[in-house]
Amino acid sequence: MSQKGLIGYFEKFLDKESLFDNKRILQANYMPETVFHREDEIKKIATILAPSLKLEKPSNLFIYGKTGTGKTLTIKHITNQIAQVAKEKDIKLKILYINCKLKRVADTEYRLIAQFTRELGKDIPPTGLPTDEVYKIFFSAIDNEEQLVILILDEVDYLVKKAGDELLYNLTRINSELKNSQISLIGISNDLIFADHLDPRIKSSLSEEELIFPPYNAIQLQDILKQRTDKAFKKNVLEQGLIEKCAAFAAREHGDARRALELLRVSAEIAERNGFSNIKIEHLDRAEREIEKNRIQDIIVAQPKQQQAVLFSIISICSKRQRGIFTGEVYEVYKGICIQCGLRPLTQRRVSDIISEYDMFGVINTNVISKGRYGRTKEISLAIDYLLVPKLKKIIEENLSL
DNA sequence: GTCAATTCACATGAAAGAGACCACGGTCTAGTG
DNA sequence: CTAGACCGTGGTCTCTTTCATGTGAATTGACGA
Repeated sequence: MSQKGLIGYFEKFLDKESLFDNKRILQANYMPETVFHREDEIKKIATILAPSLKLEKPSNLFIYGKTGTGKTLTIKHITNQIAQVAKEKDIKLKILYINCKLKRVADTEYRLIAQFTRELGKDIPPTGLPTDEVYKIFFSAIDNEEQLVILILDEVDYLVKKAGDELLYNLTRINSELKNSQISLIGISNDLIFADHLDPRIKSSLSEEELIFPPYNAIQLQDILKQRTDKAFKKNVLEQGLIEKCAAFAAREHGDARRALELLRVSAEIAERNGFSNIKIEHLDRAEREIEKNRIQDIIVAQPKQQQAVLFSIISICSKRQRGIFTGEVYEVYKGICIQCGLRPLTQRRVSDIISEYDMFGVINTNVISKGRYGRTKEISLAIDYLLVPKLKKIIEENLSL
């Protein structure tokens, strides 16, 4: 495209009628006014949290549910309203929300406490201070006046996996040392069996109340999609049956509303890019593939070289043979690759962890199997579309300059 | 043939080290009036 | 005299290694029928 052509393209782009009315509505962080199909949960949480308005400490609450079941949305919805009431009536109630999964923000004990303290208006350096010093500052920030603080820890499972459960223990105990104020904890977790690994003392005090968010079914997803699409898109741009299919797609994968919305947004973008005036079901199919491709590519490109080398060995073996790939084999091939591209090979212990990380990302599937006399190992298989493999291989080859 | 013991090839956990990054306080240095 | 540069100390964080322990079924071998 020549320079002039580029300008023409942009001008044409501006003139072109967009399918979207308000794209933001389809984004994950958009807060709709009403939360669909969570009436029971809302009621229950509201009952639990209501005493906070009288400055009585509400029970600690633990919420479970898979991704895209509306946990965060619901909690934010409720706490926004409580905060509003508290503000109107001048009640000393503070609600602090943190997503523990945010890298370099709240994924360690220090950072989490530092982040909370910052939200209370104190300045904390990103590093350099002893952790107990940060605790002290946090402490005094809370205890300097009579108030109630509700701490919401979204995706705590992630935090505990990384930083251990000591932090939760400290938080649950903090109340006994506060003189003027009190804190209440709300934990949100994607992992249903996460609490089983917790220290029983922590578990009992953290989950005084428990709530499980079930996945949405296809009908409920349709409602949610309709609610959003009405505002997000111009009229009549959705082909008949599109929402139903989209909901069915997402319902098949544990009722993930976030995914359904993303699917819809990407199909719209594809339709728009190709100059269609409405979104067809074929766009939905393409969107599904595109999302998957981008997700995997993003993961891989973001990995350091060592990790890429490990994945490369897995892919290489997989493309030769479909079944029965084991850690030992991967390690041998990986060592060869390291020599080829001048990396220092890591230990097998570490490689084993890297393989598990890829499993978590969903790039590969692993299964610990025992081959009896012939030991115990992970059986590894690729979890990505085979059509994608050659492209990924090429990307990694370039990155590693093989 | 039966059954317990053995064995393999890792998985999984815990601890600790290396190196990067950062804050803080003290000291030095150069610029200013 | 003071602002800024510089340095040492002590802290966190991430990635990694080292050491230790766990695991589950195929295989082995003793045993009895």
